[in-house]
Amino acid sequence: MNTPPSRGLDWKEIHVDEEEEDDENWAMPASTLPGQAGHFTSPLSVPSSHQIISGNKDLQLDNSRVSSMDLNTNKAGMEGLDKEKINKIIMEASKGSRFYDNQKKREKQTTERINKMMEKLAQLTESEKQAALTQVDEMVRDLELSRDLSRIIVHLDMDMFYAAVEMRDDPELQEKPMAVGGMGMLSTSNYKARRFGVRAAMPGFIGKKLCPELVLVPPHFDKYRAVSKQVREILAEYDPNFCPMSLDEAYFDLTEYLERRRRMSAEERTYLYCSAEDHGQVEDEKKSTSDKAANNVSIQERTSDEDGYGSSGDYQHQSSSGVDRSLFTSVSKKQGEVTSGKVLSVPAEIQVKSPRRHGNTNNASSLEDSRSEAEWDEQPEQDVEDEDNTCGTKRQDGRFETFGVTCEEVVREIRFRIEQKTKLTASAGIAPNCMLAKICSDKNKPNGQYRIQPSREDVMDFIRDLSIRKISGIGKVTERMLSALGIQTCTDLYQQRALSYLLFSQTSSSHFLHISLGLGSTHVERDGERKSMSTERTFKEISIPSELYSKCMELCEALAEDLKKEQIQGKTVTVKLKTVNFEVKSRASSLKVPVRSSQEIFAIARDLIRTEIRACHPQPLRLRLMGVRLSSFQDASKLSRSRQGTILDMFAKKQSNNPQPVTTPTPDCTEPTMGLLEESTSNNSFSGSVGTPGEVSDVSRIQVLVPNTKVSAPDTEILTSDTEDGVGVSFDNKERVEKKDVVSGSKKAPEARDSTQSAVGVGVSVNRVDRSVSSDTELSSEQTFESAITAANVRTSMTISNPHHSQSHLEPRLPFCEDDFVSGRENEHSSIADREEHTKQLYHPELLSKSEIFNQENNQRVDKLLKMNSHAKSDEYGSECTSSVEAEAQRMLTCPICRQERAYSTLEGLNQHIDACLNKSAIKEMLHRDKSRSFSSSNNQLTKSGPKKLHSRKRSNSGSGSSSSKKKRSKSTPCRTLYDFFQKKDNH
DNA sequence: TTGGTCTAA
DNA sequence: CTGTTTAGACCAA
Ligand SMILES: Nc1ccn([C@H]2C[C@H](O)[C@@H](COP(=O)(O)OP(=O)(O)OP(=O)(O)O)O2)c(=O)n1
Ligand SMILES: [Mg+2]
Repeated sequence: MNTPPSRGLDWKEIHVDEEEEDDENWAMPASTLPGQAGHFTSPLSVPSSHQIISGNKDLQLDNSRVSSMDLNTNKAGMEGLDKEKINKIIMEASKGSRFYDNQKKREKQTTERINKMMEKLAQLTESEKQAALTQVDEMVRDLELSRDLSRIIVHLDMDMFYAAVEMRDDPELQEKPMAVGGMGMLSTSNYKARRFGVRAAMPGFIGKKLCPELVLVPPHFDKYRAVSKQVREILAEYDPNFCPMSLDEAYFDLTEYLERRRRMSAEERTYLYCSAEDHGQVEDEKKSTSDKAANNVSIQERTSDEDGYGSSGDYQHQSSSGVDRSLFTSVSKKQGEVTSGKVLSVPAEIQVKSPRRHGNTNNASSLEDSRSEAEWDEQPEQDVEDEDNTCGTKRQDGRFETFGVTCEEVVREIRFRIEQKTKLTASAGIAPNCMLAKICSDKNKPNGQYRIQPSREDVMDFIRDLSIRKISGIGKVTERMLSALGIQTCTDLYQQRALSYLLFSQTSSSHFLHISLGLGSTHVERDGERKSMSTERTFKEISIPSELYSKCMELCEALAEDLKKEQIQGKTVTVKLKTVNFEVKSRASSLKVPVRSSQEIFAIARDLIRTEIRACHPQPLRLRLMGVRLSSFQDASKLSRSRQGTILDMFAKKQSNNPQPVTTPTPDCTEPTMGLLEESTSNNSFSGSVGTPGEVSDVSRIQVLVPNTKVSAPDTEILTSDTEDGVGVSFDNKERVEKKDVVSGSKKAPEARDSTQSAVGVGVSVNRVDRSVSSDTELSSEQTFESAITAANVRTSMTISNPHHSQSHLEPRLPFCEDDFVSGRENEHSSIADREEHTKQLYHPELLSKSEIFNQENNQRVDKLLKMNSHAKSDEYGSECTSSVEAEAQRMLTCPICRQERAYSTLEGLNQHIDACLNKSAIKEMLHRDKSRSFSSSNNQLTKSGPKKLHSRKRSNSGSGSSSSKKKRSKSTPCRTLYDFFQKKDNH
């Protein structure tokens, strides 16, 4: 038995009873100018810039104030807090910190942004505004005509998700204010803690200051994932296309299901509270809580046999108490805590407990029990007038619940099932579109639901005074910007639509317009394929280059590991850096060829970092976070088709640097890169790059390690390449293996793996390097180790392919020479190592400084290569792809199949051609893909819009032609001549 | 494409 | 003192 968590409040809470949560209490008079009538309903006005400015809170802001540090009371469970007091505590804890300073800086930036906007605003003439208004209203008319209220969209959101899971598994926590996370950062908090102002995204130490008794619980992501899966299993029954947005929330569309629902018998709509087995398992689960693994298992088991359908088994008393705990208590909690007045004033509130309102028709089958029905409602105190028309019924015995056929009932059923299955509560919002549903799910947040009836009037009523900040997608900055225009509510947003149109981008203003009309996506759609994958980590300051590289390597390995799981490879590597001052930078580099291995990625990332280090020089680059991201994925179909590879893959493989022991049947020759030549302009001296004293010896080491790469036979290709890579690869592989042990446990929880692991990772790599290079002395400090690694890699890249030269000179060599090229042998190089060499060299001009000399020395050779490159002949250009020649240059390539010579600007081009030659079906498919792509994009424009974004996003990237992007607008939206006109004007 | 910003969970 | 991680969208250059 549990008392409602929020009831007995023995905690010293910080709150003010009747305070409304409104962040800013300054009122902006909604100026309403006469003389302008909207095409449709709302009165509209275009306030003069003067009026707006006068209402601009930003101009009135106390300069010393850093509002971004303030508590966000936007969240459920944070009503009626004493913000003043809380913010003071927060401020005290934050002031003077680097974070705080950065926030200040960023706030200044957005102020600046706002000022610019206001300037722009001041320039607008009345006629411009008037014209804009006309345009916008035309759009409004169209939008209004296309309004679709027919869909029943639900947004479901678990209550205080992580915290709820932890509380479930440790009843001790239930009466305490607690949060999931650590001293550094909180993922979420329970409602008790929220009463103190403790919330997600708040650093733990501040949470502690706000609430000294706050209990911090470390996260258990595996559990959350397991629960999430359980919930999703349920949702899938109602809408197989449901769209999970995160572990704890999802959109789904009940429209179709409701059709079926009408034909379902009452029995089919009846659920047991808790079957005996369920209960037993729950017990097990609780007992095994200490054992995390076991816990997960038990959850899974329950998952499989859940369903409540005709579940046999005896009802046990305890299960009902379980129900009591979560359902009933939360009811009373809500009454008690939610400041009574305001909640009650909302008419729709009643809906929560009165599904009858709309369910009058189809409730025949259910047994009526208004009393018990009321119990289910969020607010039993408000007994509903017509209790007779209940759609759902809880049977007297309390063992079963029969649910009605209305969407409210269905959602209630879903929440019920979720609770029975997981012992966790969820809240839901029902509305005609995603945007509204999302907001609704928060409305009765802890364990409640809310519906906006599908009528324009109801929608507008709901929207009218809604703070724009409640809309998903409008965050702090946007709020401030709009606020500067006197926009706080959706009504304001509508009234200022002309300004919005003139001041914001097409995308934004269209988005805003949708919002202000209560429009949103009317169908749930899963996110498409992922577009990037990344990993990042915060750590205690690192500024020593060698350690930075080491960290980078760790990340690359982690990333490669993840990439492997999804069989992904990509062409753009982005490094993210956050300085100790919280400034975030990102540096990206795109390759011609997709990569996936940690070495390949590291080769790029490392140089991006090096560049940054140099840019800072002589100041050290002091970081608190580093991240590595891979994007520009290769067409997934190519990858997924098969390991062995389609024809496409066969050719792609050369470029794809496939580490798998699948040898490319085709001879591929790594071609010397033209890039090298270009890089020859580099003026950096190598020694400066890593600052390793032991350069020379590094080189020699490598030579030892990689005696005769070039000679290796084709069949040894893969292995050879590893070896070729010298230190880089070998230690890398090694590390991967060893790391697996460490990682595997925590792997699934990227959030969980932290410094511990990294330490291991570093240790291993250092170790390894040490071993392979050890003979060579100077590696004493860790720093030296790292330098050695890097230097070794670098060296490798230059020497490997041409051991002869390496041996004869101390100078590093370019990875190619005439012989490499001409000889059939050369093919072996095509493997990983070589490709890496190419990339390395390409993107590391500094590293080539010495090569440069070499180049000059071998001018002739270079020329020759260049020639070959620019006019590839024979089969070699398979590897041509490998060449890192810049994209602009079109090169003559000969198809190995048809022998046709043609200019290709990209590898894709050649690939496609080869594909065409070899595999008609492949090309057919490709064409089809393209076609459907363009199709869908045009369709998207009008109809589709994901839950997250209102506007078609696919369009922009689909085509290669950049020109297409401009057409986007004209497509579905009326031409924005006016807009463009002003745009232009602005630019001048 | 690249780099920065914003958003959200 | 002390503020996460991941992914996507948009925008400007
Ligand atoms: N900045 C954040 C916000 C959320 N989360 C995690 C923890 C939450 O439990 C989960 C779900 O996020 P919600 O925004 O839905 O918050 P809760 O579910 O915790 O609370 P609520 O009851 O308000 O939904 O995502 C996180 O890690 N970091
Ligand atoms: Mg939630």
